[in-house]
Amino acid sequence: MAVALSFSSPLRPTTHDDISSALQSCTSLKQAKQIHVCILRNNPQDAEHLYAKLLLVSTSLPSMSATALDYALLVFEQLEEPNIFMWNTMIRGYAGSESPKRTISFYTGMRERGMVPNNYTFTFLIKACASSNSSGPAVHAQSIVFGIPDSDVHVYTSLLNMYALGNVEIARKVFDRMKYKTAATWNSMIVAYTSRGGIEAAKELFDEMPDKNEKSWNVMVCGYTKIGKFDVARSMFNDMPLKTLPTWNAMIVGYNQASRPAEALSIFHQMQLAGVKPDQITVVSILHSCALLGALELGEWVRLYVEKRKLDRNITVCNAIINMYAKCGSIDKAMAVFKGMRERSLVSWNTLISGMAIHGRGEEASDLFTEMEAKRLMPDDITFVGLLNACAHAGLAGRAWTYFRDMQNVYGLRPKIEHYGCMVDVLGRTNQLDEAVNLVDQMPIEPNAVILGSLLSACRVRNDSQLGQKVLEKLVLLEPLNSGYYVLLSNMYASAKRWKDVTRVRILMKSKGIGKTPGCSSIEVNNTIHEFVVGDKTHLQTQEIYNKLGEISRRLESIGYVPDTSVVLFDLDEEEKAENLSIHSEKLAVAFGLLNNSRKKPIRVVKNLRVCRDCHIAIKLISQVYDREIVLRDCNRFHHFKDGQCSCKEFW
DNA sequence: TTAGGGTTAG
Repeated sequence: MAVALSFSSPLRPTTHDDISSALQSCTSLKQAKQIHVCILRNNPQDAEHLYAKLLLVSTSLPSMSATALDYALLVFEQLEEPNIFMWNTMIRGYAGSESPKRTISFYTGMRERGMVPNNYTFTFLIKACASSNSSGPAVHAQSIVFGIPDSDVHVYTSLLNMYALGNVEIARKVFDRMKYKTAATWNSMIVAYTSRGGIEAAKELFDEMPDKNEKSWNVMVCGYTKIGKFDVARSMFNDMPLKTLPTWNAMIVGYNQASRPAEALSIFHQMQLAGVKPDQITVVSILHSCALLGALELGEWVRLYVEKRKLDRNITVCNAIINMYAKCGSIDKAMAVFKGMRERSLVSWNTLISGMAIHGRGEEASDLFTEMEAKRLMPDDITFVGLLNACAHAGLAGRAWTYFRDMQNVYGLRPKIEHYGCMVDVLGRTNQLDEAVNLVDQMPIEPNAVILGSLLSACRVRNDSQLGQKVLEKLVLLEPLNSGYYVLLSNMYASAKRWKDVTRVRILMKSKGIGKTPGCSSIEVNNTIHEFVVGDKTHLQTQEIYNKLGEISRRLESIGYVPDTSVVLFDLDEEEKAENLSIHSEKLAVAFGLLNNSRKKPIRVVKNLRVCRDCHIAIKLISQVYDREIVLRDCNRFHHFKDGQCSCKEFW
């Protein structure tokens, strides 16, 4: 790390010039404080200039914390007659802080002391109005009172940005009236259009723009990825005169947001070939891709890269690593990274708690929360989603009720629909259908598809197809194109051997043009993701995989395994059903893992849907017969299979 | 010695 006082200037600078250059290379609050002491002790000439610089430095430290800003305020308050530069520096600091609302009161204080604001003051003030969503028009009026002309491109571009957050039309009026425009002005207007869906208007402006720079291109690429038009985004990306780091990041982030992590990774690969060095944003995004894919090996590689490049001091990056490990099945490593962090944010805690939840480790999630309480950290609504989820996945209904009450009574948080969803979930999983129904009836919010979906699952646990049918009718109205609900009902009928009803649901689905989402499982071997759909025969090792499946069947049956054919949707004869089950995607992936994974490593499989009941039984037995650890992530949670047992204890 | 636009985690 660079040490401010260690270069050509003396260790403890005393003269104006030495102190000034020490400030120039100051990178931490600690150094700033040391320099402050030097100014106080030596009383150098032109101290006013040094104080101005000190304020500037301490309000511009990387990831400026509240303590840095408080410290700047302390310095500021000791100044007898701060000049406009100093006032502006403080205003800039507040505008970029966590609490931009304080900017306005600071400005009021400045006016009360008779200070006259200038164009700089207004750019900062307007930025604060934009991020706190308040006082915008009043500040605009003030700028006119103090004679800021609409030819001031900085102030008016800031105003354009501020108005664009509320109303693009007003922003456009500002844009049209501006006498002088720079590339920033044009780009701001283009962003305003892209972020409010008017991609055509954005494109028109982009084509009209006289001097496009690389940011203009980036803005357009980003606009297209945001609305999922990747073909256009991609062709613009290819045509760009200059690709900068944000360009690559925009594509990677875009693919991730559209849940297309494989393509995000492919762009990342191209980026490396082009010799562009990733930054924090890139690695956070790539870790997110790994989390989506369950790509642990690649995730580990990114982590090593992060450590080598010393990007791991950043809390966001560490949070992304925790999330990656949790979503890739290595919850213990997630915990280790969390423990190793010097500084944590609420997101760090929330990420780990949610991670514990999907691994069914309810006790540890609770312990983390107890630790948070001991540290007097304020949880937010997401903390409670994690905790309630943890209870649901561990079948801890009583504790869920406690959290549900505490979030309201102790922390003053009003439960959102997600929290009700978790509660219905935990009640359903613990076979308390009546309580679940009661809760839904008493909810102050209109139940959405998630709530009804949980209720439907609860009906399934109880095999209450009568209520299930009612719930499904409502669900179909809310989300007529979601195939999952039809499949749930169909499964319910299949369990009851009501094949006619099964057929009816299938015909209904067909008539509405809804296909069942095909089950798909993936497994990572030697940094390559192998994907299997139900009955897949496209893989190069297909023959071997099917031979292995045959062997698995024989070995499982020899210890008494009977396929649970009640989960098969269709009315097939028993033998066909067994055949149907044996080619479920998760079984194919596990067979592939047995063939290709080294014995030391657990077999890690990611499935897009919920694991089927028969596969769950079969994989438990495989873990025992083959003495292998198998980690399966389905769309809901993790299943760790070992010695014939699953970590989920049947709560899924 | 202060300014405006693009990309970041649950």
